[in-house]
Amino acid sequence: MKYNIIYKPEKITVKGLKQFNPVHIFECGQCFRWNKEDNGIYTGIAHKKVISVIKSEENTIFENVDKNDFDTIWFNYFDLRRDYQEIQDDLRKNDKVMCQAIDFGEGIRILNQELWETIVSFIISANNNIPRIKKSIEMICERYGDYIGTYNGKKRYGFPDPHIIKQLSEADLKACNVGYRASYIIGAASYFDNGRLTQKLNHVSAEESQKKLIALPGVGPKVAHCINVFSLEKREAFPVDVWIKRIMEHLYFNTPTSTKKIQEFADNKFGLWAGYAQQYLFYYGREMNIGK
DNA sequence: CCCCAGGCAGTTA
DNA sequence: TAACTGCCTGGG
Repeated sequence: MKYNIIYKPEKITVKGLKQFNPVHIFECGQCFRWNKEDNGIYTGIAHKKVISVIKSEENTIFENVDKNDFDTIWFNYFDLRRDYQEIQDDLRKNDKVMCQAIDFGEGIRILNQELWETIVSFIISANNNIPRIKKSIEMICERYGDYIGTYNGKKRYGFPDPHIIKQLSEADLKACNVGYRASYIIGAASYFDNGRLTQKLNHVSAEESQKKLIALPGVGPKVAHCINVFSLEKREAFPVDVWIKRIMEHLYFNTPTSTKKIQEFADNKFGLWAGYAQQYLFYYGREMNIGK
């Protein structure tokens, strides 16, 4: 894991970062506020800030960001302290399926996203599809989030805090096309804003935070696992959705298998890196059109 | 028209 | 605790 960070006023360049593929990172379903824009550049919003990423062979360039934000926010957000080579080497051992998956998913990274936004996003994701999820989240931000400013000709908004969302009516949220999930989101906002669930989830075990997350309305096992992996840095969590279920059945079991068995198998086999394994398998399965 | 989409909650047996 | 079923909504 060798790379250099070069700071300039207008942009920050990371030289020699091998494991960073914007398509694999932003199109794998872990995040919903990143888009390839008209200019062909991936642009996203987090922490009420807008940032762009341009990747070439040698350089990973971040635009619209200063040194302080990069060091305090984005370095961690992009999981840059993590040695992906080491993770891949571990996962490849005695596992030909995983070797193939990693070859396909070279450059995947798991982002460390904000807790509240991740909770709401994955509540919305239940029984839903990605274009609709993104559209709903965008609408919620436009209507109730903080105005950040104009960037690349578009007005940009942050994700609204819990105390804003908890005051909304179900009708307000339903107008953002979240359907029956509206009441879950408002319930989760009250629960979260009352301090019954806070950032301290970072410091408890994955099992513990899983239990606490499931207490939120609209959060079941799968959504809780997603929040664990994508926001709380608990990479041992392995979300089993319908895709992963089909992919695992096809690649490892060769027969229909219960979610519970798949979960146990993955926990055992992939251990602390289960979350990364899930991403590689998911991307590989989608690319190979497994389970369609 | 019907079916389904990166599940959850509520109800049964 | 396992197995069902309904659910907002929009696209195929």
